[in-house]
Amino acid sequence: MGKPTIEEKRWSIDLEKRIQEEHYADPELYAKRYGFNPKSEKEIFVVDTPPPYPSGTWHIGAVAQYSMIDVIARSQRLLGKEVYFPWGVDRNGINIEFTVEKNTGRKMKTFDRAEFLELCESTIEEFTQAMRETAARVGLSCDFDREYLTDSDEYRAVTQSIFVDLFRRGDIIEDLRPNIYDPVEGTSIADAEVERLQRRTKLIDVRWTAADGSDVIISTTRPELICACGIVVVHPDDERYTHLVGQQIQLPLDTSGRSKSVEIATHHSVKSEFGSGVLMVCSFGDQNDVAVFRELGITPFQAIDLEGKMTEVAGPYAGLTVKEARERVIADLEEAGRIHSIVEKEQEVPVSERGKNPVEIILLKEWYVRQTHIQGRMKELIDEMEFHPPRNKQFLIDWMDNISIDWPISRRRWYHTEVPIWYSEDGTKVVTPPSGTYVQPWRQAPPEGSRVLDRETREDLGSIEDFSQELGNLVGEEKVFDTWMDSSNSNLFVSGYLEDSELFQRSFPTGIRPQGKEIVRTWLYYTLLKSALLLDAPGFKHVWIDGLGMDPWGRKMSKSLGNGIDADSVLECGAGGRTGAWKVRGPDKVVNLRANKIGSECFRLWKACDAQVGDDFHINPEEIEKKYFGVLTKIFNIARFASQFEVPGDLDTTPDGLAPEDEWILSEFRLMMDNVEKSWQDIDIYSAGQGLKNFSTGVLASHWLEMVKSRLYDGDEVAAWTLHRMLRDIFDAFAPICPFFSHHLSSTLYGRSAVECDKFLKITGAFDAESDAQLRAMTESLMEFNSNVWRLKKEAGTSLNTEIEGVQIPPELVSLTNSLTRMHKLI
RNA sequence: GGGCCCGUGGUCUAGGGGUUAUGACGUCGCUCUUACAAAGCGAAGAUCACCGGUUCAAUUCCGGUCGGGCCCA
Repeated sequence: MGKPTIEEKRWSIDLEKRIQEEHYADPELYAKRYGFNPKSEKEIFVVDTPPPYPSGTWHIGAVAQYSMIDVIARSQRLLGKEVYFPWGVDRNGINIEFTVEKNTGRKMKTFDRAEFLELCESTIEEFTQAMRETAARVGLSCDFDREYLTDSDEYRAVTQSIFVDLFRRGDIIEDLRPNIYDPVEGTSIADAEVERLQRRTKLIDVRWTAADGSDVIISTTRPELICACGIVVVHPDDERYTHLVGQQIQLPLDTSGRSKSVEIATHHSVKSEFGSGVLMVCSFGDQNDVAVFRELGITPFQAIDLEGKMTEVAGPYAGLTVKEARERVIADLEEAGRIHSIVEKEQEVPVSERGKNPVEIILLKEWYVRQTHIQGRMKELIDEMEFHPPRNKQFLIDWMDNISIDWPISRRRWYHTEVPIWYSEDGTKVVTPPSGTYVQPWRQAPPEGSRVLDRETREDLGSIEDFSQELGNLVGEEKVFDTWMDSSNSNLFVSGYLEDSELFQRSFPTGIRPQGKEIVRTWLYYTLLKSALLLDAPGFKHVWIDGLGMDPWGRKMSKSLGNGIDADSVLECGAGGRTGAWKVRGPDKVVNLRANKIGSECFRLWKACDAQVGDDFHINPEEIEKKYFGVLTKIFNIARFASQFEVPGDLDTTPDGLAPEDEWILSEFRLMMDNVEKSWQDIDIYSAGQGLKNFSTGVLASHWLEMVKSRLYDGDEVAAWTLHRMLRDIFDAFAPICPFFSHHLSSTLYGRSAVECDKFLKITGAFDAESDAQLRAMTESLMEFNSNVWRLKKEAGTSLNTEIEGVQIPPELVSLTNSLTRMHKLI
């Protein structure tokens, strides 16, 4: 016994930061601990880290989720796997374009394209740097040396190569189809990028006239689309209109270059209760119109152009914007006496997720990934993957069940990966670059080694060199890819696809895909689609789908609600003596939250122990501190107490002469560690955390430690061995959750860092399940006995040090008589 | 408007046709006992969201309602 070798009185945020800085300061040591070695003999486990999109602030819920991904990576290292925990940043996309537009006050298309790309790149680099700092502050053990950026040449080359590959196989096609289009931003978007906003709209009842002279009222919110009307439909069971079916009906407006009337037919999709129950089907008012046109084989009219203006077919309204045309049409109908009524109505308008602009459906030549044909096979492949929690698999299934059209992947934007293709002058042939080469067709000629393909049949006709004469002036594709086209390659990219086939063999399907449930329909789905199309394989072994971080009352955090909590403010709370204060708008009033110290270790411990994976979690800094900082203190104090007793030279070999209470606690310890090991194997962070926390702060501290204190003070080496052996292993097993805390205590006490542990150690000796179970049978009774004695002394008003008489040790605890007698001073 | 998931003390959680409904944290009361008041002991706190149905028996199974979330129209 001597002075505690742990000098600090308590765990503090300043200590945490000091250890953290040391941790990241030595690149060689860092690489040794956390770097990925593809040549390793160990089983490879690749984490398909969600590459965050740098936008200036990193949502605290995402940071919390990220820290749990780190727990997964660290726990797999602890289990002896060669873990690749990559650090990737998603930097393509319309968001950064908007940021640059906002900063410069100019729309993208007023810039020179190359100049605009440079502005985007430098802006996103600033945001990226802030993100790297937060990543380190929350303790991520990513292989930062291998950082990948989705806008780098290497990454984009992979995206382009996969495109060429899928195009050659016929899984990517070019087609003229109705597309969802944002006329303000000038680009088509996918289904997944559309959201709905409530707006007040005019629902207009227009009087049409059928061939037999009868008037028909048709309700519409889009009268300007009358010029694109292909058919008028009623419900087949609607007897009010049976006599109309089959007749022609006159369009109530002037049009140009089309017939002036359309047929009246029946369709089951009509809601008879809506308006008059007669529906005009236009190309294209909504998705239902698209479906009706396709089903009935009607040729669509192109009524709206790429600028969002009415086309020729609109006759007198050609050239007007949609909005102007709508007003003029209403006025003209009014004048012609064709308006029956107008009512203001709340309606949900489809808008683009990024720009919040009302979207139109228009015919466009775009690139598509075919997906409807492969849903059945994907379902089979999905069954080979393990979902955590299993019920969240349903999000994926639901989305897949609703897929009815192919995935449009081309966009008319700039800061994205370019569609790597050139067209021959006559438009019959295309040129694609060689695999692994990043190209920008809008400003480059095809590189050496490019291939010439037939545009229709995709037959490989020869090399670009062979065709130098016959292609005429090549036209480079100007369009780019949807960013999900990039990010859905993340697991392939980090597993060595196209780069290192030996590594890819060993590491695919990717070990785990951890992500939030809100991007199941996009990131997860599109990734699995790629794996199915390219490799006919499941993309992952495990899929871990977590909930979202909500405010303290369970509502979504948002700028408009004013209920956001900044991640850095929580991680820095307590550093340099500064406390944290948050003004958060609650359901009925603004609430002031306060905390003195949180930091990354407490934050991680909270996320690990406070909620099971999969459900939304509430983030309240006050609670994080109150509920979990004490746990760190408690464990710290146990370690400090232990540090005054000499550490036996050999912690691995179980000594002879264990006392009965040592045998007992070790049986509980082995059970806990077995459960923790199993939890780590099952990617069950919550159970691992709970097991370690409850054992360390509960039965170990309150019962066993009190029982052996006198032996420890007497210099009993067996008791010291038991204590140190358990603590050392606890730090190892706890390091995934609190790496810096565990690192500090284990290196101070045992001269080795828990973060380097790559083996889940078992205590050897003459133990078996049966004898352990017998020992554990005492636990309940023992805890009850101790509580009773403590209560008796308290009721008698005596200190715990005072002797007490007349206490009977129950028969099942007789083996512990010695230690219990000394512990409680029984006489 | 439709689909899916969820709903157990203030918070998180175990369980699952018959239990005095598990545990943890928080709360309250009392105690500075040499690792730890960042502790110990004790107490309070749940009609298992609501309403019906099946059953001898429902928190558990079924249907509906309400609330939260995600998705879709």
